[in-house]
Amino acid sequence: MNRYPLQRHVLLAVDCIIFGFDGHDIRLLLIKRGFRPEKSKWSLMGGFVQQRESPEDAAVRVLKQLTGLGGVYLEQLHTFGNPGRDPVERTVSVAYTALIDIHRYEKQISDDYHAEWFLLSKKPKLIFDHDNMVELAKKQLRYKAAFHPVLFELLPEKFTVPQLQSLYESIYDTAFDNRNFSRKVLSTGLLIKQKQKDKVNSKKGAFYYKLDEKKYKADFKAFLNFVPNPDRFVL
Amino acid sequence: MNRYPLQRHVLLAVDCIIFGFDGHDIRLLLIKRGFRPEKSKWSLMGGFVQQRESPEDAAVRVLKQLTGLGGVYLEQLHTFGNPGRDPVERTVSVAYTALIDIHRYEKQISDDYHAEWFLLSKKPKLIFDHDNMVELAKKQLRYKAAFHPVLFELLPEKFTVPQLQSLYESIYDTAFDNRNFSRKVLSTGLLIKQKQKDKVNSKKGAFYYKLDEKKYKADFKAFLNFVPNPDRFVL
DNA sequence: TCAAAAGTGTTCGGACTACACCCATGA
DNA sequence: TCATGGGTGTAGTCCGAACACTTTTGA
Repeated sequence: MNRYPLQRHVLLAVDCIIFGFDGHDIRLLLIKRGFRPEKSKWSLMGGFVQQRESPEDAAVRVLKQLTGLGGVYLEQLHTFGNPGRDPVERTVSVAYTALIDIHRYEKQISDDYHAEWFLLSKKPKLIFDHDNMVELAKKQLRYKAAFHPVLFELLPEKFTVPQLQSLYESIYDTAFDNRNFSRKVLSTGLLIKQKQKDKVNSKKGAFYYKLDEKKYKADFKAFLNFVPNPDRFVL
Repeated sequence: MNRYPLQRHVLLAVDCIIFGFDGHDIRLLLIKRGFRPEKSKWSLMGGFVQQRESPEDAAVRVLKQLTGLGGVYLEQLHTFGNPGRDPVERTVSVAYTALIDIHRYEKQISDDYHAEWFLLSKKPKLIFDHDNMVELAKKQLRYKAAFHPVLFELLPEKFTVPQLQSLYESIYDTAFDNRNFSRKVLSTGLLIKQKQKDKVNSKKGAFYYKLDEKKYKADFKAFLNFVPNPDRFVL
């Protein structure tokens, strides 16, 4: 069959907003763009969608290129297609949010890209409309995390409840009552207590937990309410 | 500046999932496709994104073409870009959800397209991946409507609380307690009571209400809970 | 022994549900 | 006058927020 006549074609790209958690703050993985225009300015990791590839596949590939990681949490965020967004030629970009365990990230793999983890609050200005992408991803993450257990994707296999709480606190930039928080979290039955304690952050030590993977997957869409009064944060 | 070398280009389209409410059921506006391939099969309304147009603009244009309506609620849903989704040539489609007041819709405008409002439960099979689009839009509408007052977009300027309740009931395919429902809705202060009553649906008659537009816009992102136990429906 | 973080117990208030009951009206 | 749907009142329950208090341990 023939092609559709008279229609203009565009370039199709993906960009990944990659979040990590360093134990204290949320961070964003950025690269120094390696080609023109805007060469060596800070940018999201991205790439063009290849001929036999879905945008999703492309995002997975690009993420692996940069981090060496597979099996990462990845979700389509939004498509950005304003005519002037890339000055070179019309390029439509499908943006994806990725949440990775920063500890699994191996720096050497991405040295080619001069990648760096930035504090969200101290990120540099990015090329094109990438700042908007990050802004939207932040909002959407806040929204989603208020109801669904996505943030576990940012933690290592074993973690303590206070660590989880720091993560939430850094996302919502506020402090929660630790007593209520731990009870809420544990009452979901999502966590399996380990024998060891983390003694780094306190004298008493906090028990490590692992995710109950089965329950986690089953409950992934279920509602939690680790965040009190989400109204305050999501607006 | 030159173009990016060596990159394949694709066609960019938009498709609109258009919902309406007939007073009893949710309906979906479909057209008979007017060109090949799949000519005269049922399809979502869509079109190609033009050269100086954003996908959003294209969706607005396409919607106006079909319904004659402007100022309609429109939201980007998801981008579908699997390589084989359109057999003619690679086409990436950005899907939009539209919610329109079915009463403002003027049939004659869209006669060219042989458009029809289908019951969601009785919709025909659609071309390409349009069935997936509809499925996703339905899920997302259920999700969103459980927390945010989007469904008002489907109602006429004046409506009764029982009408609103029917709308929710048809979205969630269940029955709510009318006594609790009306109290919840009214307690938001979003509705302004009118003098007249709707006497069609009952002998006693139910008061008409109008949206308090100011509050509506302010509260649009706020959380409501018209839907008891949303967990049951959103999964 | 004391400071500091982890974690348990208890109370209080608000929100949500369920349901009895009253209202208005046309047939 | 009665059937029908609209709407208010109210009691019971549950859940989350607040916070006093205990536990553990390194310095």
